[in-house]
Amino acid sequence: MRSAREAHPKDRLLRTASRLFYAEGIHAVGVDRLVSEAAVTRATFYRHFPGKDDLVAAYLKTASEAIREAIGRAREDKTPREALIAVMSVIGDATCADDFRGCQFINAAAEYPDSDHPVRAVIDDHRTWFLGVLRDLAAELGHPDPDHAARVLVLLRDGALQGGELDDPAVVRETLHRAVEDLIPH
Amino acid sequence: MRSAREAHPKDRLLRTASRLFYAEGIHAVGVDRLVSEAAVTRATFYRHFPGKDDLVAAYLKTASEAIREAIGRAREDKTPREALIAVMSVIGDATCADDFRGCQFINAAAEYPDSDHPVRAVIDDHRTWFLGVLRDLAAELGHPDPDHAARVLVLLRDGALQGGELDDPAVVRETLHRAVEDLIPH
DNA sequence: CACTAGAAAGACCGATCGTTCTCCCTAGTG
DNA sequence: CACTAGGGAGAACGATCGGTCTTTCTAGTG
Repeated sequence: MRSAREAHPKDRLLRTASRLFYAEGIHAVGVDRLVSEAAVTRATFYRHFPGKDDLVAAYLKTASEAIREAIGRAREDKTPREALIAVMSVIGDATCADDFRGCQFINAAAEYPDSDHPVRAVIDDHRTWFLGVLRDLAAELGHPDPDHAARVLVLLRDGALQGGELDDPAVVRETLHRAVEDLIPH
Repeated sequence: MRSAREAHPKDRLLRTASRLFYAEGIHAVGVDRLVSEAAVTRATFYRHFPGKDDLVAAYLKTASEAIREAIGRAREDKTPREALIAVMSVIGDATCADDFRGCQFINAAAEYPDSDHPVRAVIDDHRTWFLGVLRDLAAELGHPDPDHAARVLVLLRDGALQGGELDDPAVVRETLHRAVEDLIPH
């Protein structure tokens, strides 16, 4: 029986891809490197994924699911105001993580300029979902214009995730926190 | 004599590189493609640039200079408040351009994960300059915390440039405009 | 005029890209 | 036991990667 630590080849591929794509970029990581670090053969790779782009899409879908869970947990047992601050704090905290390298979706979009590409669809899904979360929270806490508030929060989110990589993450987190508190009614 | 329209090979290379790198991504455009579209030979390429990365750096420096000029013009003959709104409008308007494909520097950073890379230095320079512009304007306009205000404006800038590519540019421009007006004292 | 710098044209380099292939072996199922 | 699905190992595909080379030609300078 296969031990729990060394997962199935498909899982190892996905984990390795997530790590390498995020840390080094997508085009910069070749299939050779992927199969080598995942300890999987090329044949096995193409048995599970039709092509590299499908692995990229799977990587982003996995990232999206993880974020949805984290955001979901942050909302639990909180008033709308607390929940919104907690949700945006998830963003700010993420920028301060050791292995933070920007937003997976923004980084991926930079490497997939064609907006009709399947990878871009995964990105759009994630962004649409997050905007919806923010709009709902803004509405629940009685913001006079929840749609606008949500869109401003998305601007702050994108900016924070970018600034977390290119500027000082701790300063970015603090800036984001203050901006969020100023945005929502007291 | 060389006509004015067909510029020197170095200029043609830089123009072609700017167009292709921005539209399609940096790693996605090879040297073959560059010299072919610039109507320049490989030998000429390497006579003017030590390597592809140097052309990338030149591309970003050129973009930075163009932006500095545009921002400089937007500030002319205006009160601090008008100037700051005009500067941020340059950002919002850019997202609505036909060939808009996000922020050159953010996109490039996604493809250069190593923060010690020379290309990242060009990016850092540009960001530091823009933060300074915003800080100065916020101070001139009497904002109680110009440094914080400038950092929030940078978040909004980064978010707008990203949203302009991934979301609806017209909505992003409007959202940015309202957010800026709400941020600065009336 | 002779000289030279720079560009054109294109062959060439080893390495790597994403992808497909064959062959063999082993673990799980009936 | 026999059978099979799936993984390991690795060769091979054409294409492209960034970069170097030689050769020829032309425009500008003295």
